[in-house]
Amino acid sequence: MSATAPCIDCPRQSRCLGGLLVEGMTPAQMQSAGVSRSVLDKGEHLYRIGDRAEHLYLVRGGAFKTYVVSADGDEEIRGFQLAEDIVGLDAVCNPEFRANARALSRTWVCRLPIAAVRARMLETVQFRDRILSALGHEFDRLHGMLHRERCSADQRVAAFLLSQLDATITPGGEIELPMSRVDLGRYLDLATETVSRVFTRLQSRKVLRKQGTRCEVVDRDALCALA
Amino acid sequence: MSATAPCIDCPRQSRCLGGLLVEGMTPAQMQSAGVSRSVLDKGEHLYRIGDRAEHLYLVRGGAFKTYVVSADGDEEIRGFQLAEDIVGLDAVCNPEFRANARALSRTWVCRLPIAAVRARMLETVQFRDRILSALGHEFDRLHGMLHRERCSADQRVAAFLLSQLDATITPGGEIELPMSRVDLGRYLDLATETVSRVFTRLQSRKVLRKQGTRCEVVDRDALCALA
DNA sequence: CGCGGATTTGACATAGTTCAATTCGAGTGG
DNA sequence: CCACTCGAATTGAACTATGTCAAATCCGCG
Repeated sequence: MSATAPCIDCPRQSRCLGGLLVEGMTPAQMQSAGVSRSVLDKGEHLYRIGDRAEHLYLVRGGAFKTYVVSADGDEEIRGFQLAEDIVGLDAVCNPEFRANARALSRTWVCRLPIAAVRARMLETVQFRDRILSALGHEFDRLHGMLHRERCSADQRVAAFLLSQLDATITPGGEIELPMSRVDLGRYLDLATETVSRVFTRLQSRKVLRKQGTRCEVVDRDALCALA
Repeated sequence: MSATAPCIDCPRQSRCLGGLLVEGMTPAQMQSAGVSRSVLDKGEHLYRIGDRAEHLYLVRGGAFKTYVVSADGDEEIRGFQLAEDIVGLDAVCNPEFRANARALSRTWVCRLPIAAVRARMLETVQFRDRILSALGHEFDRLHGMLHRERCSADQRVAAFLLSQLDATITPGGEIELPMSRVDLGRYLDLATETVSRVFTRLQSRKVLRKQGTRCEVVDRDALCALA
C-alpha cells in the first residue's frame, strides 16, 4: 500500500467530501493533516477490525469488501464499496474499525484524516451535514440489507442487482460485479450454489446476460417485479 | 399523546442527553426550544415513516417497537426500545423518519427538538461526540441484527435474550418481554410458531422460566453456549 | 495445451414455514 | 368466585426452499 500526494489538483475536488474538507488548506497544511492517496493490490487490507480508526477513505477505482468473521469462522460480508463510495465511516462514530476492509482488485483510495473530519464538523454546518447524510445513507443501506435478508433467494439477488444498477454511473444495463460468487453468497447470506442457480435461472429467462466480470441487465422490469 | 413540562428539575438530567442539551438554558428557553415530555397509550404512534423529523426521544418508561411495512404488507420490526433508550435517532441524519415507532404499552418519553440537537453539535465537542457515539451504537445494533439473522432459530432467540439481559439495569436473570410472540417473530425473522417452540425447548431444558410478561434466565451460560 | 481454482449442476437432507387444531390465560360479567 | 369469551400461545403434521455434499464443467493463465 503506497501513499502519494493529496488533492490539490484533483479534478473531483469540488464534488468530493475531501473538497469540503481541504477547502482553504495549503498543500503543506494538507500534507501535515494527513490527506493523501494510496493504491492497494488485490487482497490487501485497507484496515482490519480493531485497528485505530485514523482515516476514512474514498474509493477512486476498484472495489472493497467490508466483512467480519463470526465466532464459528464464517466470513460475513457487510458491504461492497465501489468507485465513489466511502469506506470506513465507522471512524466517525468509533475510535476503532468494526469491520475488515479488503481490496477485491487493484484499488485506489483517498485517505481523509478523521481528526480533520471531526474538527471540520464543528466548523461548518455544510460539512457536518454532509457527514451526517453519509451516515444516514449507511443506515439506509443496512436497513436495506435487513429487508433483503427476509426475502427469497431470487428476491435477494434481484434486489442486489438493482442496487448495483442504481449505484452505477454509466447508464444502460451494464453493471460491474467485481466480487466472486462465494463473496456474493457471503453478502446475501446464500450458499454459493444457490446464487449460481439464481443467476442461471435469470439468464435462461433472458433477464440477464453475463460477460465475465461484467453483466448486462436485459429486463430491468422483470427484476423489479421479482424484488 | 399529552405533553408536559421539561427537564428543569429532572433527577436524571446530568446523565442524560437532554442534560447536555439544555445545560445553561432557562426554563423559558427550553420551553421555546421545544423540550418537553409526553405519555403515549399502548398502540399509539410516536411517529410514522415519512413524518418530518422534528424531535428525537428518550424512553423514560414503557417500550416501543420501530418497524416498517414491506411492499407485500408484512411488518418488519427493526428494533425494540425500552427505558433509557433513544428513539428516532434517524432525525439526526435525515429530514424524515425512516420507520414507524409505536408504543407497546403505556410509555413515557422526553422529546428533544432536533434543531437544538444539531445546533448544539456545533457548539460542544462533548455533545457532538455523545451523538456520534449514539449513532455508533445504533450501527453496532444493526450489525448485530445482521449477524443474528444468519444464525439458527435457537441462536437468534438466545442472542436476543442475552441482549435483553445486558440491556436490563436490574441484575439477576429477570428480563422484561413487553412484546408479543408475533412481534418477537417479526423482529427475529422467525415464524411465531418457531419462536414459541424455541421458548418451550428452553424451558424444558431449564434454561428459562416464564412468568407472564417477565421471564427469568436460569442458566445464562447455556444461552451463551447456544449463541 | 493443460492445470487449478471458480462456477455450475445434480441428488439428497433438513430447518423452518405453513396450516390446522388445541390449550392457555387475562378480562368480564353473572 | 366461578363460568365464559376471545385473542394469544402452543402443539402437531405435512411441505418446501435452501443448504450440503459430490461430481462435472468452465475459464483464465502459465
